[in-house]
Amino acid sequence: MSEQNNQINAQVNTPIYGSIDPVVFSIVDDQLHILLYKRPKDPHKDSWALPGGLIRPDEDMSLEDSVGRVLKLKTGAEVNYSEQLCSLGGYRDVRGWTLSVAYMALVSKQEVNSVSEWIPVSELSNMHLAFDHDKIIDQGIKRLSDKVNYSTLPIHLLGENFTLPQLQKVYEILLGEELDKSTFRKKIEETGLLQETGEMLREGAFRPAKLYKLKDQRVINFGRNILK
Amino acid sequence: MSEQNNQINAQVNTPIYGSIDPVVFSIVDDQLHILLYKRPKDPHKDSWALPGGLIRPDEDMSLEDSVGRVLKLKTGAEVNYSEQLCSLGGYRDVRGWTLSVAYMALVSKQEVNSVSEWIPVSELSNMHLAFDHDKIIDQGIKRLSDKVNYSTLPIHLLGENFTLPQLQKVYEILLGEELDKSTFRKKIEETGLLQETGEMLREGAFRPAKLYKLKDQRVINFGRNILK
DNA sequence: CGAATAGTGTCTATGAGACAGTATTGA
DNA sequence: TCAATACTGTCTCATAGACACTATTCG
Repeated sequence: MSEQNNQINAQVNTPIYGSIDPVVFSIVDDQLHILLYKRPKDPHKDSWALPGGLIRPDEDMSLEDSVGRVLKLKTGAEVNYSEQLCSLGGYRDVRGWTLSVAYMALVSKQEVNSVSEWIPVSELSNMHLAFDHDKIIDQGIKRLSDKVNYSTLPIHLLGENFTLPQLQKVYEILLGEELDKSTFRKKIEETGLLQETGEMLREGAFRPAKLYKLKDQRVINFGRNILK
Repeated sequence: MSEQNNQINAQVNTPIYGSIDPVVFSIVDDQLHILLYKRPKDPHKDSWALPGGLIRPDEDMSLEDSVGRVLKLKTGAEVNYSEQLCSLGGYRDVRGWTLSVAYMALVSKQEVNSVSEWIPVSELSNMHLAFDHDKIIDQGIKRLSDKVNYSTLPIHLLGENFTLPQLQKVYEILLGEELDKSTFRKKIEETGLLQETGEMLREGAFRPAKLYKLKDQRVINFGRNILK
């Protein structure tokens, strides 16, 4: 976006490729998982890759269009929340100079396209990842870990209705540490983000838990971190 | 970065343009300023624009190369700190589908290329900005405002050596509020980031202030926000 | 010494964290 | 009734913030 090179030959000099690489997180079986697929052909045949796709200037009017299209096509997941992670550029691919915009997306439901699979993040170190997707995933995990500590972001890993014990469990999984019930509830309470649905969740021979939903989709930052 | 469209005709289908748009901040005369230049020709002649530039796949091996080249060429400023802000894509320019990567950069010295000018952010509302640069600048101001509240980032708006009163002043300018000296110093102290140089700064007929420098270039997050 | 700013010490009120106690369910 | 989990109340200790006090310089 500058006046540089707006001669007519800029058209042949400067084109590059654009792509979208989403890091999609979900909690499955009390573990953080990420959505990956095994590449069926070269380059990087049989390596695991993020379910991304190329930007299509003919179809996508904006970057948001590209992200929506790729997420729908490649993951089939219903996304509760997404944000840009970072962009990476260079000769990262056989096709030429490629600029990739990475996203972090949070999902509650496990139903996804058959092409993609939920992989526990704890197993990522044993897996061979395509391109520079390991770097992107690291950034995603770092961003999520940071935000868990000071925001209500993890709520978006749950479904529309959820209980406070469920939410606390998600925080504990992501933080890797048990939290005090009373303190945790005060913290969530004072965000003013939750609303009782009036329903209860019965799970066994004990007191049922109140169900809550979000008043709005915003993410609230706490005044202080949960962990030091 | 995906296997989609890796047919031979992807070469003609998908190319786009890439650009870098830096939001460069500095404190001048106790006010936050941003680096802009007045566009000498169309498109957007006489509007103010970020000192950006196109990515050059022939010169730049990576996005970092592009950023370095653009910042050096267009601003001439010595950058203390920079981070990615966001990426924007679409038909934002007459050249075609353009994907722009915006950066926030912090600078201490005021010396810059003659093409660019320091504009107080308080005057931005009266100025006509080119392209979608107003959106990018808003993101930059928001990111800076957020980080001031919970991190040592503002240190990078100062030069190599600085005093605690100078640093507190920068925080006060950015937060728009006076801070308690004692509380502020405790907060900075406990980051363990500062080191006395042994030198003093004499400014008038009063006690001189100790000069400090950074132990390392990291940005530390406080455990809690300065303002609620 | 006075004026002006740099730097430190101290008290208090807030509130986070620990933990005990109460509530509600099914069997 | 017991077991298991949901939820709430209370006490305490750490500390952020307010503010007073001391230190250092120039003229």
